[in-house]
Amino acid sequence: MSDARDQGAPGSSGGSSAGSSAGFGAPPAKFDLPAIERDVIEGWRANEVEYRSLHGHRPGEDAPASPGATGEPAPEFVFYDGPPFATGLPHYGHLLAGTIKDVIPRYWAMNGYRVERRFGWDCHGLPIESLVENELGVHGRAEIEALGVPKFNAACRAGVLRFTSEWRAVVERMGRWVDFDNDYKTMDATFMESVWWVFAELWKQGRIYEGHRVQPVSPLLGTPLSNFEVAQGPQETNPKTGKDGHKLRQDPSLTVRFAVEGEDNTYLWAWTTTPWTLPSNLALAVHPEVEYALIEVVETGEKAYVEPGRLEDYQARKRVGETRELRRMKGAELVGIAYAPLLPYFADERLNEDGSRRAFKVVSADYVTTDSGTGIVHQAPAFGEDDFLVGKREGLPLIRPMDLNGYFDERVPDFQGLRAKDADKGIMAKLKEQGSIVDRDTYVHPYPHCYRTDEPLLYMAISTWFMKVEELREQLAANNEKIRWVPAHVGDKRFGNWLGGARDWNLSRNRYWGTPLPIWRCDEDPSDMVCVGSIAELEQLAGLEPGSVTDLHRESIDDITFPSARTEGGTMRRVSEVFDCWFESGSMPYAQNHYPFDPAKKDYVESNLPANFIAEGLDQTRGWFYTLHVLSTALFGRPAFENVIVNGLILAADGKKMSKRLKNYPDPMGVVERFGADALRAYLISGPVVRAEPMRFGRDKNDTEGLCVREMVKAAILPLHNAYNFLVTYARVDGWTPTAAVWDHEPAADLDRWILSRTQSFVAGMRREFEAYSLDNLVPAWLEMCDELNNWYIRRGRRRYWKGGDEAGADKQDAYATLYRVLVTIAKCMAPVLPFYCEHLYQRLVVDLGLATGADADSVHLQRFPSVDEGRIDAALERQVALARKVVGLALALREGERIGVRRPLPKLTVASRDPEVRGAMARFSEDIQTELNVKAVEIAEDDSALVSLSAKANFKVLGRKLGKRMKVVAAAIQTLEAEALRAVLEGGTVEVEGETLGADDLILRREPLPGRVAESEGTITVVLDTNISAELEQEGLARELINRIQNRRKSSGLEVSDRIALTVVCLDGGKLSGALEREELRALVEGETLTAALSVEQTAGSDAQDGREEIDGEQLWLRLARHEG
RNA sequence: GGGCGUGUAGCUCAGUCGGUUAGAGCGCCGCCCUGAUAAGGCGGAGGUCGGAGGUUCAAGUCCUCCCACGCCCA
Repeated sequence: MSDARDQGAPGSSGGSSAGSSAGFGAPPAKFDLPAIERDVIEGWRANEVEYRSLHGHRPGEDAPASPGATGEPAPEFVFYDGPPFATGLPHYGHLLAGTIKDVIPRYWAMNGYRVERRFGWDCHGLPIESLVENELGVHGRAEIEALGVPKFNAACRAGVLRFTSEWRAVVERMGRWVDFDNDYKTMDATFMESVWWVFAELWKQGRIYEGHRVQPVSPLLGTPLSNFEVAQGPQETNPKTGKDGHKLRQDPSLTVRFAVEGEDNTYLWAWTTTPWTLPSNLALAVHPEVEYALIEVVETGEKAYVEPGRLEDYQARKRVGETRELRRMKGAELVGIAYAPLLPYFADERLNEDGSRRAFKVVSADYVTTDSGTGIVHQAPAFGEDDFLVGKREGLPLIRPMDLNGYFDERVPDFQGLRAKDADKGIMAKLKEQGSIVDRDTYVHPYPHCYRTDEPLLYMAISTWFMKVEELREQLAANNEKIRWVPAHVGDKRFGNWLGGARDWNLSRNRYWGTPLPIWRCDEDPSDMVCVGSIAELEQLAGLEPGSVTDLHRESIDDITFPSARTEGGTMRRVSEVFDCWFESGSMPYAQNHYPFDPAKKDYVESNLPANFIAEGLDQTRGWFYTLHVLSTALFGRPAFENVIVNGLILAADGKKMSKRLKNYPDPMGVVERFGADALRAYLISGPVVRAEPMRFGRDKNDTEGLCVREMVKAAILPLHNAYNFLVTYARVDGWTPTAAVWDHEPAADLDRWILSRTQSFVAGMRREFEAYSLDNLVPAWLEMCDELNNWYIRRGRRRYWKGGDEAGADKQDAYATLYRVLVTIAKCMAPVLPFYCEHLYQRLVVDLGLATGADADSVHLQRFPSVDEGRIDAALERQVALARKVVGLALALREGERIGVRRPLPKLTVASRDPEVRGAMARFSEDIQTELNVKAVEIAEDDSALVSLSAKANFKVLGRKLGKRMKVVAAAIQTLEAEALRAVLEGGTVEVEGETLGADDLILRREPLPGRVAESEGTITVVLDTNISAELEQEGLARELINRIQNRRKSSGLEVSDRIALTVVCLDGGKLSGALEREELRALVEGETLTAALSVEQTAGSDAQDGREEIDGEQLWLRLARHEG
């Protein structure tokens, strides 16, 4: 920024350059938004503007009591930033969320609130672990532990922040103000200690328990995989469905007979594709509503239960011979049937202690289908999610005779040491030998495979730690009621439903780089456990020096042990798991402030929960939104946030996901440097994507360059720049300089009073939108305002600014003062959305002129958001101007229809309306209408009966309620009503139709212009254009055509706006133009409009000269012009 | 398979409590205006309102089913 601005900035005295101001600087010749933005960033840096917005004071100073110096501390507006992973570069989704996270805090900061905005980094978890696994070439538990957790974690720590500087650069360039210096990282010891505190609180509340969960396991790696890793497994297109999915796999399709106890030669036929789980079979499942049959195989006499539709399939494949149906029953009737264990290993589990049946029985399960198999499904609770849940419900034991590498253990001696899939053959052979196999086939299906080893995954129950959430459902729902969701349906439906069905949260992971679970367990007695809630507590338990534990990662604390206080001779060792990283991000409100350990921030945390505002993508419904909500509800009984904006996903222009490989989207920073960050911000928040709906980033399918953003420059920023340019151009010519007094100006002209009113309405509208957190209307509201400013206020007022210096009266002062005020107000209003251009505008309009007085006056972002001056709003005036613009539009359409250009003056426009407000508006703005339309007179009439024919239609909305079924008859009759009857209604009378008495409100009148006139009707307004062009008017039209040609030449020959010229017009002898220029008043008109100081008109009989040649109405003429000196 | 959302002009989207000529912006075509404007104005072409049923005097709007797409869950 320039020196002039720097002078005005420091210190609170301000305005030091006021006296020396020489008025506006010259506007740039070229509009280059990215260049302006870079300049603005420089200014923000030089003046520490961002720091002051974030902290409420300059670096090194104490926090002031308040900007207003009233002694009260500034109120807090609390914002929580959801931490991204720094292992990738920011994409459009981040830029969108970042923009939302910037716009709202800027608004509240401009309203006098202190808005702390700390950036956060999510450092733990699989993204970085996977990266490091690849970089180090180690995969799975065995390899990582062979390498050593210290080395592995050191690599994670070293690599996780690799892109932070890139992030910071992008965020800054986008104009997002957020505190990177005072950021939080989930791997900081302080953060992790708070996570421990959170967990210990839950432990004290009795909300933590150890349980099991079925998870996919990669047997070679010996580790459970996350959904993320499963999704990264090999993919293949399914030839049957044509869709991509897991790689296909051929598995055995085995149908096995289970002998029903107490029924001779009777079996349950059950189906499985995983023979290796049959040793662990503990039940058979049927669907309670499905009909089953007891059949007899004619050839063998074997009786079996099976679903009849499925039986047909077996018979069609000739796997089962002829059968006879004995009986039919619902699945529910089969429930409880006991059968003999298929294999002997767990036969002891048959009965409960009280002698009731425990396992090897038929159970009911809704997930059973009749798509494949027999309709009866083998259950091994430790090896499938569905089986597990059924087993839990039925009280079946959880038996998993296999380690994480998939080797059978000693409990299945026949197959001990064999790996799961390798045992399939042996198991089938054994079953065949004992006559248990009904059918054996193969089955090809998509199946998840390991992303590293390509092996099929095994699903098995694994011990994990849970937080009880189900019992919190009511409180969660009650707290959700206190949150304003944008859009509302995400909260009511999506999030609400999710809370209603919330399951206990599995919050541990069998991983390495994360916050370790602070549970120490006795090696002698697994039920003897201690949950450690702080570093100090750990040091004390382990007898370590206070301060000796400085890091909480596994490599630092896994070796810390201490004797059990409860179990003689027992040693307490930490359990191996780490936290789900969602637990960490959900702890962020406390952990970012090292709660409750940092005494300086304890109150701050407690009094700032819930946050006023957060914003993230729709995918966080079950992620961060949920974990924040669960933890704050459990810990404090409060929601974690009051207002949340949920954004949708950004897709590429072609509607597909953005893909680096396909290159179907432009580089974000390339777009910013080409078109500007303000434009990108405005584009991003202008659609339904700020209401959780997906957005296509592009103007059309083929827009891979971000042309959509260029359009936003044209629509939202250039017009503002043009308005500024206009003001400055003429102010410089006139030597007009703003002073603080412009704000007290009471302009006389309707035009000024109108735009000031319109501006206040705009401010009020913007405030409403900001405070409703509905961002998608901000830019459209601005575009409307922009249209009013440029295409009416400035267009209509243009001549007021270029009156010569001696004519400069009060009206000109009013015009400048008003336009100036409007622009400064807009700069403040739009600053949250367009932080760069609005700052630029404010600097040029206010700071450069030394009008920035008081502390923090050197940036628009440290200013107060304009408050609404209700007294300035004149709703009637705004309506009247809208009516005037409406009439102008109608009349321009008539001119278009008649092919009469606006340069050609017409004698008269008639506006007829019965509505007194319309007539009032016409009278008030007749001069504007006249000049805008180039008509010599505007005639206003009340009676339009000579101009239009009247017809009527039923007012369905009004009559429908009254008439109900009679509506149709009456509506038809109304259409046949004669004009005379309708005129009577217009006069306040009524009309009888089909026995109904109807008044004006029951009808909608339509006006059709009568033929023979150039007329148009809309609503109650009829406009008629008189197109009789007299000889005088034709000559005036020619003069205006001539002016147009001269102006174009002035412009193209590089003359300044204020230059006076010497002009020679050579026209055809005896031509029409020649005739026109014989009229003194038309010559004066030409001279005045074109600043011609010396006009000479020459006649010619004709010429071939090309130089200066023009044509008007097919008649040639030649122009010569030069700057007139002196 | 379930939950939620979306489907309206070539594209991006409005469309109120159900009310009868379904709108805007961009793009295209034509015309016009312009000494602030890189703009602007007017007009035109362009719509089975995803489909099918239903409720109703009346459905883009409400209900049911179906189709497509997206997110999440399974």
